[in-house]
Amino acid sequence: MTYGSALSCLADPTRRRIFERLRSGPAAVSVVARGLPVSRPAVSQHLKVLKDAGLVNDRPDGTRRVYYIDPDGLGELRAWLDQFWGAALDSFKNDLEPQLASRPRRKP
Amino acid sequence: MTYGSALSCLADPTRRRIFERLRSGPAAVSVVARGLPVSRPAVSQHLKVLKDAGLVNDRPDGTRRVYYIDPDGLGELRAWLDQFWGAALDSFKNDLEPQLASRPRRKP
DNA sequence: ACAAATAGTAAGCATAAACTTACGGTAAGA
DNA sequence: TCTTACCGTAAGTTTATGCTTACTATTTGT
Repeated sequence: MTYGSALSCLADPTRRRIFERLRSGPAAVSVVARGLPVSRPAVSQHLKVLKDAGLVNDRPDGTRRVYYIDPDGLGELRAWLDQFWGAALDSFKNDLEPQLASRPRRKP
Repeated sequence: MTYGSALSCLADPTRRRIFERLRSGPAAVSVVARGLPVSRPAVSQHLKVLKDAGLVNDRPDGTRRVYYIDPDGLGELRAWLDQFWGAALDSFKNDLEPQLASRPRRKP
C-alpha cells in the first residue's frame, strides 16, 4: 500500500511545493527551504516523509544533502490511478444506467 | 488547483475505499456504507468531499442517491502527475549529476 | 585544532479533520 | 395519510499532523 503514503504526502500543500521544486532538478535542503514560507527544519521533516513514501531520494554532498525525485514512487501512484480508467467508467457516467445490481426494494 | 483537493481527498484511507468501491459501478450511499467500518453519515460526508473535488457525481433515485466516479477529476490529477515524467527525471536519478546550479560555497 | 555551515531530531503547541450521535427532510408503498 | 426507508446536516469530541524553537551531529575550510 505504498500509493497510500504517496497520496498522503502529496496531499499537503507545502510538500507539493517541495516536490514541484525538485522537479526542476536536485537541490539541497536549505536551497529548497529558500522560497518557502516555512522553516528549514520543517522542510527536513517533509523531505523525510517524502523519502519514506518513495517519492524522493537523497545523496550526501559534503555537509549538504541533495534531494531528487524518485520516479519509482510516482510509478506506483500512477499505476493505481490508471486502474480507474476503462470503458466501464464512461459508460457509467453517460447515463447508460446499468441496473444497480444489489438493490433491495420493498417489492419487485 | 483542483488536483490539490483531489489529492487531499484520496489521502484519506476511508475515502479511498469508497472511491475504489465506486470503481465497480455506481452505488447508493447505504450500499457503500455496508462493508465499511464507519457510519453512514460518515460516508455521506466523505462523498460530499469527493464530489466537491470533482471525483464523483450523484444522481437521485427515489429516496436514494446514486454516486458514481467522475473521470474529469481523475483527468486533472493524472495530468498533474504526468508533469513529473520526462527525460530529465531519469537522468537525474541515474547519477548523471548535473552541477547543482545555485550552490554558494565559501570559496570556489 | 577551531570555527562555520549544513542538516536531522526532540519537545511542544495549535489547527484541521474524521468520526459519532442526534435531528430534520423527502420520496415511496400500504 | 401515515409509516418506512434513505439521506444530508449540525454539534461535539478526539486524534493526527504541520510548524516552531531549541539542541546535537557531521563535514569543510583556515
